Amino acid sequence: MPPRSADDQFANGILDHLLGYRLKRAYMRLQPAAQAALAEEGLRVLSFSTLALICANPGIVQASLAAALQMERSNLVPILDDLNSRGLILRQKVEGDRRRLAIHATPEGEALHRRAEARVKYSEDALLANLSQSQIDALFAALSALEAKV
Amino acid sequence: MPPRSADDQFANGILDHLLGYRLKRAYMRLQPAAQAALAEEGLRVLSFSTLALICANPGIVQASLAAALQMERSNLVPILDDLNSRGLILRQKVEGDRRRLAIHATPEGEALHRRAEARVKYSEDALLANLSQSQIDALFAALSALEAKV
DNA sequence: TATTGTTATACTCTATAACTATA
DNA sequence: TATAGTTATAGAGTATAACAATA
Repeated sequence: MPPRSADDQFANGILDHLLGYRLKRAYMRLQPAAQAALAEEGLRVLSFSTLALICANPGIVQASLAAALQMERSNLVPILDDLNSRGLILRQKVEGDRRRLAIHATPEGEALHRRAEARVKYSEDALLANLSQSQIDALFAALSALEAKV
Repeated sequence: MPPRSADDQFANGILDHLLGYRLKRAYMRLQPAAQAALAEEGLRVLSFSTLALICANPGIVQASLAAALQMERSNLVPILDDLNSRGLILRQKVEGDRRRLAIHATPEGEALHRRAEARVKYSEDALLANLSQSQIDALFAALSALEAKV
């Protein structure tokens, strides 16, 4: 048996039957396209998600935003600093609790969000072309069931 | 309207309809469980995947293994160094092309792989308890379609 | 020239601890 | 004392360039 070369086929073994591995690989298929689409608007995937959540929840406070994004408060700071310095969001002290900062998107932030959203959706749709609508529905339903509280 | 507190509910907006975001979140639900299960065998998720592919493809060469794992050759080196130093794999020069190293799992590596696989599968099954078998089948089928060559 | 394994390096994302100001 | 935002830092994972050995 000759040694394998880099373009040989290989067996995935058990990995094909592990959902975690399959989810990661599927994500790795979609992610570069989203990244490229968002780069055209000067956003990273993470700053896009952040902006999207701010637009969907005007006045959200940083701690809640971090929880919604499932990330640490501390890691959110530089992302908001960037969005803020680009005039896409505003941080304002909450009256009655001056520890907290309520975040709002500016009109420019809202507009950028709409453009970025359209680009990501377009790039995803291209990759979903292989799937039937019922397959897509089943996929989202299964992901919802997975994410549902255990 | 009072400011939101950290345990308030929030709207995901468009993100709920973006597959990339949903895949990542589902993955983030499974990953910590797999990580904890593998830690009991002294493996990381990435070293487990590497060992699994070596077991499924005895004699695979490093460049092919990196391609199978969808990672850079250079990033594979420290992972193999670790598996090798623990006596789980062997690297042997390929006769006829002395640039290449064929990787084999040792009996200890095979045994560890089997134990680790059982642990990961068990941890995944707990999280899949919410889903019916047909939902699971549909999920894997949709992921295969997503991964299929475009 | 091109490829394999390797080293070095940098960048992103993530995780933790500790600080400040407020409560 | 507890919480919100912040800073600093360290750890993974990932990506690129360049090198020595070999083809």
